[in-house]
Amino acid sequence: MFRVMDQSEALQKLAETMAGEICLSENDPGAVMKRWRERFQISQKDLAKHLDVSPSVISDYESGRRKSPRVETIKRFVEGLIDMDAANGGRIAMALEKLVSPEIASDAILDSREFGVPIPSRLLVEKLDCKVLTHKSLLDRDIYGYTALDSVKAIVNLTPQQLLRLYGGTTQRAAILTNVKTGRSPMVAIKASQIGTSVAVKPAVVILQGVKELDPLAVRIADSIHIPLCVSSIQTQDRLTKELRSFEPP
Amino acid sequence: MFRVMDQSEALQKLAETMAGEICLSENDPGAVMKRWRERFQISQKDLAKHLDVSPSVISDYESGRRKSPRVETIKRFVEGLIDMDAANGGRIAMALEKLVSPEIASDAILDSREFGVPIPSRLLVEKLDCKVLTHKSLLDRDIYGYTALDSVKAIVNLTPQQLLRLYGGTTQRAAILTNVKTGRSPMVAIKASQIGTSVAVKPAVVILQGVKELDPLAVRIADSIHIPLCVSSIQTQDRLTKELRSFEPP
DNA sequence: CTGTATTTTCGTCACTTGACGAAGTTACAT
DNA sequence: ATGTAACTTCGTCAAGTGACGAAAATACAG
Repeated sequence: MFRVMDQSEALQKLAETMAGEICLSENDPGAVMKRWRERFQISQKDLAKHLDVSPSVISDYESGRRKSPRVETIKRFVEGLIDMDAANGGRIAMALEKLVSPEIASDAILDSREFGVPIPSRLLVEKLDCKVLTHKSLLDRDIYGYTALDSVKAIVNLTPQQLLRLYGGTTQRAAILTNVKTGRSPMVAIKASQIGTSVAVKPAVVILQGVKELDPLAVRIADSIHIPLCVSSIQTQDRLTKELRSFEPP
Repeated sequence: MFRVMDQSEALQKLAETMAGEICLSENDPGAVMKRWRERFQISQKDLAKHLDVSPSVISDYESGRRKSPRVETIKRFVEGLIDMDAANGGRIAMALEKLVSPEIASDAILDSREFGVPIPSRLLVEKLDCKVLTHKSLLDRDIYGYTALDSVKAIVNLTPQQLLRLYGGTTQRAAILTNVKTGRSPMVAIKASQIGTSVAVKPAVVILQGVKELDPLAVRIADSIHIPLCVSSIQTQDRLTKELRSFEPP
């Protein structure tokens, strides 16, 4: 059922995707370089220090001053980001791996999408007709995509480790969970994924569907880890999936 | 169960992987460039003509005269290969996509591996204790990896189109099929995948396991399309998978 | 063997990159 | 308002790349 990729293989895949996207960008490798650095939450200054160059070098690349950087430069840039992330526990890389190389194919995954451009999470929350329970002001934050899970199937079909990765490692994305009765288990899992890390890697927003009676613990967890928790009024999973599929970034 | 990637998405993924591997190669982008070109079965002369440069330019890149080509150069190279393949029906790209982005995750796939270096297929054939029925002399040809399928599960779980792709599109690789009774269906499918193509895309060798009574038609097909057909004497799928996993390229 | 096709090697030169550092700009905290 | 941190812009120069074409080497068919 599942093909499990080991960690170094997944990291290599991530690195290749990053380098590949930079190379193949239409006109502006620099903009793609900047985007990846931002996704790793690393500053130009820190990256420059790590690569042993002056910060203006990074700025020149990302601004597009160099129209066509050399392969060696791209290699150092990509590996620098990954090495620095690894020195911080590697959580962002782990989260990003799933965008580039889905290692889990399961009918628990209803839908998964990458927008290509940052979108305020509020737009998705509104599309799914949600009531916002915590941290409403954080809905101005941008997301880059979403993963939608059938939480019942997820519990049956996925190992605890896989669940942890799916729930926790969706940085800068929305986690959408259907067929949720109280919201307790997902929120516990998401909180558990924060333990022992120096870098915040968590969903930008959690959207629950199917909630009959929301567990106050779920709300308290969302509040404590600063995640907007939203409950969709859409009654069926099929209907919610259809709304998701019809969501168009502006 | 299955996540199906559309064709342009898969091509983009292939292009990224190619560019990514070139960028991230340890010391020699040129050697990786050469490898990809060879896998597309395109000559330096034809690629040079397509890119509107002189053939010595391609040779200089691939030989490593340029230690660190520019991003723009890699982009043109990769896109040139893919465009040229597309003009020939796109069959090699379709086959290569599966190496870089497995779109089918199924328990029908027992194992799938990329060696990273070319290996004479004879070594794998010997590892699996095979009797060679056709085109023994072709076993000196190199393969780059293998895909091993449980043919019973494949028939149950995969669509005819997916079967066609798995059986037919394994260029420069070994196709290993377990729990095969007569060998007839796989060989018919492989032959069917050759129809209407101007570029030969087929397994470098077919290895069958579990054969009780080999259908002479299977042998005739293998003979006519110039594929070495081998029957492994290993009795169980588990045992064969274990041998595969322990196979070490020299 | 000859002829042809493909690939390789290498000198050459205009152009671009990698990198520095100075100066300027922007953002944020106090 | 001031001070600090992060980022941007840009002049500069040595080194490397992109590409040509001539000559040589290699591979293959008849």
